[in-house]
Amino acid sequence: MRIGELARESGLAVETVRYYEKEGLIAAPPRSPAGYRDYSSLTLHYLNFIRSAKAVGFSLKECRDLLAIFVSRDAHTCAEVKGLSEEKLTQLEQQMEALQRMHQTLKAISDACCGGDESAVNCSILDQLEGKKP
Amino acid sequence: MRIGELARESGLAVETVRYYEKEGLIAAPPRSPAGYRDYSSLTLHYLNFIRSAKAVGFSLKECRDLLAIFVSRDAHTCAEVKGLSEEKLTQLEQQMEALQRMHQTLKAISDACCGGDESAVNCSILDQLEGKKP
DNA sequence: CTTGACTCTGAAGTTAGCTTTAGGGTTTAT
DNA sequence: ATAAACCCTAAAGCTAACTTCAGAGTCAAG
Repeated sequence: MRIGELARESGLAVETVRYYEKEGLIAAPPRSPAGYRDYSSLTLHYLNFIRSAKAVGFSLKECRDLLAIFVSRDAHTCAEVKGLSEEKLTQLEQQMEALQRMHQTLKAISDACCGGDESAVNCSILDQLEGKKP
Repeated sequence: MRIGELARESGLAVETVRYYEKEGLIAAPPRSPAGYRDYSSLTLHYLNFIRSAKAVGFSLKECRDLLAIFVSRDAHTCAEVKGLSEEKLTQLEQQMEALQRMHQTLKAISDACCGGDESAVNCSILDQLEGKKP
């Protein structure tokens, strides 16, 4: 199949598919006489794999590593794959915690503000951001 | 004070301070005869403000907007400031939810895997990422 | 046979928030 | 008086993941 169909099937943009090839995530496919890329359905599986991996937080580099495992599964172990998953889970947790901290801080600051239509000359949010103790 | 001292006091890098000036977050200060930037302590307050705002999730552009309010507080209202805070709180919540969804999905996939030292030929994580139903 | 949809390439552009580089003056302490 | 530490500029580089552009060839339908 040609790149347009592959893109439609995988839900990616045509340019993104070419980009993934350039970045080494998928192999360069054979070409038609006119020079068009000619993909097998295997590539569609790979793109779906990438999309899923990205959807749970893996970067493109990590997708490339995962994909390398995927294409030669017999040379790798479940422990290895699960290790990568758990590492990513930990990262996600850390990111959530960072966001949570920001949220808590900002919520406390925001809740303390009257939010009224009066001038912000005495706005406690601005004071807090400046670093003033209340 | 010169830029090095300002940087030390604010906890930012010297280059970052110059960058903030270029980006319009802080005004260009007067110069010494030798061409050195000569800051007042007011700038330090502004930089502290920026640091705090960044720490709770505001982008530099948003910091610039907040700072514009900060420097002419009497022309703005508490409602306006609180509105921006609550908008940011909502964004933070959405980001956390997105991370949570990724985490839940990946955790379910990861937990189902044995994680053993056997070959990944039948690894359920890889199957799930490929899109296979179990 | 022409029109519109599709494909190709390589390079440059995008966003955010800095950091680094290169090359050159100034201040301060000893 | 000299060396370390500091300051200046403009421009380029960095990361991530694409997107856009310019210019040109190919395919399918009517």
